[in-house]
Amino acid sequence: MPVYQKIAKELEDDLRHKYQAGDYLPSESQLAKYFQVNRHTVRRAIDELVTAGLILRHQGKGNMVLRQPADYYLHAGAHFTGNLLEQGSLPRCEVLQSRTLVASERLARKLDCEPESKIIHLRTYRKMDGVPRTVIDHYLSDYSWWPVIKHFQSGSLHNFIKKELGVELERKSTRLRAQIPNTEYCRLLQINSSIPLLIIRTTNVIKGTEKVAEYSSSNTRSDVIELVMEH
Amino acid sequence: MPVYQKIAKELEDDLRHKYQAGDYLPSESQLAKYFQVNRHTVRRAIDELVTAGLILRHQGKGNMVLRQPADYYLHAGAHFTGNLLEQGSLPRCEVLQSRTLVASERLARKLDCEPESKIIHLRTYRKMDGVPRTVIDHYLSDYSWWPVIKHFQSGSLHNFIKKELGVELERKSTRLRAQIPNTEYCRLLQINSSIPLLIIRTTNVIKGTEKVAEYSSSNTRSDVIELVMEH
DNA sequence: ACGAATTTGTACGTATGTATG
DNA sequence: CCATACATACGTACAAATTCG
Repeated sequence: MPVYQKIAKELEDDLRHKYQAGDYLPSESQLAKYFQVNRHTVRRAIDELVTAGLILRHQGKGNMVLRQPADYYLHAGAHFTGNLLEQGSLPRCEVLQSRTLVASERLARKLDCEPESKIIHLRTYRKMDGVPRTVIDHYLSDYSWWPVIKHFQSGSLHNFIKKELGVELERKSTRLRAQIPNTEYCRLLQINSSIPLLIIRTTNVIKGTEKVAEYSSSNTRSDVIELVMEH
Repeated sequence: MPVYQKIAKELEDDLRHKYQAGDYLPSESQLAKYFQVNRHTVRRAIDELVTAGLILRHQGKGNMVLRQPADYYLHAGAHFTGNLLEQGSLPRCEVLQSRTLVASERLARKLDCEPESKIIHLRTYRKMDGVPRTVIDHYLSDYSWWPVIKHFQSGSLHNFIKKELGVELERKSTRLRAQIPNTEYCRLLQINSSIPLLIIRTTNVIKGTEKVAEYSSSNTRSDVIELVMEH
């Protein structure tokens, strides 16, 4: 067995006993010194763990422990279970970035507004076990909401809008697909492209009207989720 | 953009125009010379394509082209769109096999019956453009239906059951996930393992009761489908 | 059957870029 | 601005698998 695989095994073992989710590994240089190998070899070993979803790389910061491999083996049976109908307004999400932008052709179509018009973009994420598992892009068609929306920090976006703007949103349609993640989502969710994403796209209207207020796209690692609908 | 990503892009472009599935790329050394970079850099670029499911490495032999990314670009526009709620009783499906079997632990749990009891298994498929896109496994808990069910050939299973057995089925729950296909489904759906499956599992009860009559698992190539719910 | 040439796989070393605190 | 840590890239060497004479 190659050296890097041995080190990967040993590290995986350490994850189980020495570290907890959220901890940072010793730096690659330190590990290289400890294992008496080149730093590349340690990196290769850590690559294995990243691919397995156990480690998250942070440039300039360090390699974070995502979860303990004990969880790992539960996988087959122990998926996080989400409700398909709750999806649009995740109760516990945090803002990754918020900004305004000019609507592309495609977004304008989704939001039923003019191309080139200014809209709001929020990117939020949801953690499980302290780690981002879902990244959601929200696009809001009403630019006048920006002074309020820009203060949204965490919690439920829909509740925030209801409370601060007095507007209640209602889901109009849901589209669902699975796809190999692009490089951006690979980075955000720390997976490689062997793990598909489950993508849920919803259109939300202002309650009781046909006016499209929000288009959102939620992207979840498919290895940790199973969506449920009870009829 | 890093050099290795540029090279990956260029190679991906070459896959579309210069190579066919089954071809071998020039050796890494040759590519390194051509791109005027170190062999490591080429390797890193090829790693990207391997991860994307486009290339297969063969030690001592070379790097084989698996498929052309041309398939990819059909995606966006050419999706089959299915309705999530129609799922249980596909109007046009054909029987691949039908048999009886003894319920495993897992199936018994799903069907709410005793392990080791005899149940019915139907495997059906649905074609689009002449190619199987969806394979559905139906498990029926009531073995006494077998003399009737075994004559089901094509059409809608639920309609058949209603007509021939006078029993109406009703969906109780739906679970949805995405997963890399196993070898059996790769064969059935004629894909390789880089295309995820969209899996919908439903539990159906006899209308108006809590009696579970059917558990079904539908497996669709995720590159040709988008599920829709209108609310 | 064997060895040489080719090709990918692993490992070491070094240097520089980029993000974080 | 600086130190630290990860990211990328160059170079070299040898091991392991495959092919072919």
